[in-house]
This record gives sequence, C-alpha cells and structure tokens, in this order.
Amino acid sequence: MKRKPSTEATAAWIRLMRVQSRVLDAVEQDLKKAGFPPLAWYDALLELSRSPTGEMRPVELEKQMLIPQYSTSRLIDRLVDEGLAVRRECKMDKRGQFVEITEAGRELQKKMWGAYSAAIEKHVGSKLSDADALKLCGLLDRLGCSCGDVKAPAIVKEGIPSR
Amino acid sequence: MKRKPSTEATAAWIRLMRVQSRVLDAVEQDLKKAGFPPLAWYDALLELSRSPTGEMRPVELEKQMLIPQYSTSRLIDRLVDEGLAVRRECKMDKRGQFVEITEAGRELQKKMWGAYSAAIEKHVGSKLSDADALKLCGLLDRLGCSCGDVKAPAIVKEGIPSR
DNA sequence: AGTGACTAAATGCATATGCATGGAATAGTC
DNA sequence: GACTATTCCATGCATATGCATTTAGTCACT
Repeated sequence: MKRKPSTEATAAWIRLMRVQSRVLDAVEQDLKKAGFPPLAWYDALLELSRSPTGEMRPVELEKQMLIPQYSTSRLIDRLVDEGLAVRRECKMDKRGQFVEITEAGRELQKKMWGAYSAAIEKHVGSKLSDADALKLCGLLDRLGCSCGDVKAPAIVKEGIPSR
Repeated sequence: MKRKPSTEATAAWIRLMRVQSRVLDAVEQDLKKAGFPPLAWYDALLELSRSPTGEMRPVELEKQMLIPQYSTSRLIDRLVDEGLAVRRECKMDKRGQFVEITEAGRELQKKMWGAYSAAIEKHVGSKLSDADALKLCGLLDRLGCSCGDVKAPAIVKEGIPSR
C-alpha cells in the first residue's frame, strides 16, 4: 500500500475539513442567533422523534449519531434537564433504559428544523445545484461506508433529515 | 430566496458532516496511536514552519487556521509550554507579539507529517482516484470561498499541506 | 495634542469533552 | 449452577472550548 497520499488526495482532504468546518460554524451561528441549542440536540431529538415509539435505547442513539458513549449519556442528561426527553427503565434489560422524547422535544425539533433548513439552504442549497449535490454525495460515499449508515437519502425524502 | 433546501442539498450536507467527522476521527486516532498531540498542533506548526522567518503574529495564525482568537491564544500557550514555539514581543506593535517555531517544533511537525500523511492515504487516498479528488475539491469549492483561502493546491505541491 | 474607534491578545467563569473506571446486568460456555 | 467475558450506562478527574470582558496599544481625525 502506498504510504504517501497524492497531492490531489491531500488537497481534497484539506478542502473537506476546511469547508465542512466553515459551513458548520455558519450553520451553528444561524441556530444560535435564532436562540436554539446546539445542533446535537436537534440530531438527538430527530432520531427520537423518528422512532416509531418515540423512544430509543441510549446505545441505539449513540450508534445513530456516531458519538462516544459518554457523550450520549451527557447529551441525554441535558435533554432531560430541559424537559425535552425522559429516561425510563428498560424492563428487558435492567442495565439499560429507554429515552423517550416529550411533546416539548417534538416541538423544539420542529422549530429547529425551520431554522436549520433555512441555514442549510443559505450555506449549501444556494451554492450547489441538485446535480452537483448528488455528485458530492457520490464522492463522499467513497470515503465513508454508506451502507451501514442511516439511510440518509430515504430519510431526507421525509423532508426532515438525519445528520 | 428559497427557504427550504432540496432533498439533494440536505443529503449532501448531512453526508459532508458525517463523512468528514468519521474520517477526522479515524485520522486523529491514528495520530494518537502514534503518540502525537492533536492535529491542531500540527496545523499551527506547519503554518509557522512555512513562514519565511519561522515566525508569525498570532492574529495571522488565527486567520490561517480559521479558529477563534481565544483558541489561538491557548494553542500557542500549549506549543510554548512544550518548547515547540516561543513568544517574542513585536517591536512595531507593542500590543502584539511574534510566535516563532523552535527546532523541536520543526522536528515534531516533520514527524507528525509522516503519520498524518499515512493516515490521509489510508482514509482518503486509498478510496479516491486523483480524478475524483479533483472533482471533490471543485464541488467543495462551491460551498466555501476558496479565493481567500490559503492556496492549498500550491502548498500541497510542496508535499506538506496546510489544512 | 487630544480623542474616539478599533485592534491584539489574555483570561475568568461556565460548560463541554476525553478518557478510564466502576457497578450492575446479560450472555455464553462448561 | 458457576463462572467468565462482554455489555450498558454513569461519572470523576483533567483538559479543552465558548464567551464576554479587560487591558494596552494603534490609528485616523480634528
């Protein structure tokens, strides 16, 4: 295996990091200006709201969101503190628990989507044609295993995406 | 202006975030396993080593790295604490100072590039053809203003990139 | 020369994150 | 049934980050 990346691969990686970081900063700023909590709250609430029963095991949320276990634990803490979710014990597995979204959580998720979708349009949608967006997805898929991912395209068709 | 992004734009954004995050985690893990400090140290040392005089104003470093001022200040603190850089006063502007890379800093930057380049090849280079990498760059450039950016392609030709 | 606006950089305080650890429980094997 | 490895989740401690504020200095204008 080659040990040195080509200049093209290196440039692509650097560009990927810089652009993603810049756009994410802009999106987060838009959300903050609109008075919303961090994007991770939205992501968690979205995953919970998409669950048929409105509840998930923390370990499932952890897998969907691709964050460390201790991050999941603490994110749930914050959602619970704000009344956006509740913890309930899992009868089948006493080690674990369920996290269930509350009505307030569903409301916030919907409201955040309003600002989040506007931010996506502003920083991404207005700069890429649909054809280019599809091309970008295809290229990015080469870098990450997309098969095991949440079916983002299918979910996006619902109009409310997963991250 | 449209308020709602297309499903393609949304999917592209989500994919961008997930893939970048996954690849960055993998790269950071590789660096950590090799016993190196965080990638931000590398970026700062690279910027400093590329300066003709080996020194920069913190505000210049801040602009190159696209990080907040207080992050720059603290990152420099850490580099200085480890003997990788030194702070020197700026005669022309008594408010400011110069940050100069040390020999140890140049050494670390080179050593890190060895592991960093291998990680880029492993997680990016082995998965994208050069043609695809160029396409990816072109698409990403649509999302961010690349004119004012550090001339990454030119820098990459040196074999040691900027982020 | 004086002044107001702006800049460069550090820092206090609060919050978030990284990591390893620990406790309780489950699952698989013998 | 006993035992072991693994899993699920929370958390202590240390470090990093976000933010506003502060201080010292610069610059353009009058």
